Amino acid sequence: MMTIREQTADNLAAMVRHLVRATEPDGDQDGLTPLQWSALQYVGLANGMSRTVSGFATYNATSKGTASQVIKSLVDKRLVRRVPSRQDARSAELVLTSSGRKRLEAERRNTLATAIQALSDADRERFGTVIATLMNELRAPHGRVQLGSCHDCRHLDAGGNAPVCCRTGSRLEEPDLLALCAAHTPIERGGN
Amino acid sequence: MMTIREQTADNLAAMVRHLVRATEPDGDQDGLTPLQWSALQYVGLANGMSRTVSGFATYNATSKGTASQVIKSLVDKRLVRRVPSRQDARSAELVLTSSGRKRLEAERRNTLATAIQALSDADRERFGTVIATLMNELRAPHGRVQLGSCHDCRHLDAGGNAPVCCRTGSRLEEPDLLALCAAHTPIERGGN
DNA sequence: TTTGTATAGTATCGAATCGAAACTAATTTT
DNA sequence: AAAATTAGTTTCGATTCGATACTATACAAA
Repeated sequence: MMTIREQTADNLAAMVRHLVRATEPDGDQDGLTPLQWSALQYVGLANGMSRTVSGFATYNATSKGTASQVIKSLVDKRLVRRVPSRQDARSAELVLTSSGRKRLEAERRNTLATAIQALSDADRERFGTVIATLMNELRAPHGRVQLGSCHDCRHLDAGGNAPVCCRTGSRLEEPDLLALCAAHTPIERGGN
Repeated sequence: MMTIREQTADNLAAMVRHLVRATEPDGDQDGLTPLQWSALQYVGLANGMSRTVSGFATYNATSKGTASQVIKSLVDKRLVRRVPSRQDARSAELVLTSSGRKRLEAERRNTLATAIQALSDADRERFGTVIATLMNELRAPHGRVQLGSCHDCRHLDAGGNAPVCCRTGSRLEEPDLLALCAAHTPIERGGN
């Protein structure tokens, strides 16, 4: 009898989907809905220039209206604060309040992130590579902005004594280097 | 200056989430809602004994009520048919109609599955391994049934001249060997 | 058999989600 | 300066979705 070694692409896609859905916090446990959780996590992960209403809308593939509503609800709950942007008076940078950060840490068990963290370093690195490839593939057909962090972004200018994003001209502090950026454009594969 | 090579676990989780959300068919394009698409795909992927209302509820991490509604809507649209189970009068096996299959094939562009298919064989295999590991990790804490296909299931009895699932006693035809099973229990890691 | 419990699925209702569209205000382009 | 973009908000209504309660079948035990 023949032995099947590999999952089909369709099965894998379904399993990924299942993983994501099954690890979303249930209903409004603890008072937050899934969408609110997603937004809170995003604010905790994205870098300064991406931590905006539009940034979340892109990340979560929802309309700006929906994004606006959710952020508002988080602000009302004092989990997130708005810091008016100095460069653009229309925009505000979203930051976690200490209470928001606590909430996020408290919920960190049993999430997909925890499972990924538990992978071996080698596995996690390979996983990261594949995810990056998938993001690249899906970029063109959907015309979406890529999500990624600065380390493989063509906007990163590490020439000076401090790393700089040549798109915004802003200096990149340590935490921002690791954070997710909604304007990410990977090196060597073109785009924009 | 230090160079960052790896994404953090949190970033990876967020990217996976983004991949899934961004590849869901938009709104009710073509008349199907995201939930309906998900259900249609599931019916197209799952094996005989898993192709049920409950199976979909498990897969999609929704309530049985919601699952029941969605399936009903697909039946009303003649995309899915119910075949009463012979072993269990309460249950019905769901099957794609030819129109359902067509709809599914037509939408297959730009999905996550397509992107995964485009990976190199090596990448896809590695990806599969990691996904399987993640599913295992998330199994215990959530107490959920594992999703997987027969090739690494402890219920598979390949001893005779035809492979058999020793849980249901049913013979496994070719397509079912590859399909997703909602009763999957992986070899060598225990469980159930 | 009967009784009890678990499971497959359906129906209903109300709250929450979510997107579309129309809008304001600031920014950039021509 | 006018026109076109972009960030974000608001309102409204359709849809989703889960909780709960329900029916019917299956299975287990006495």
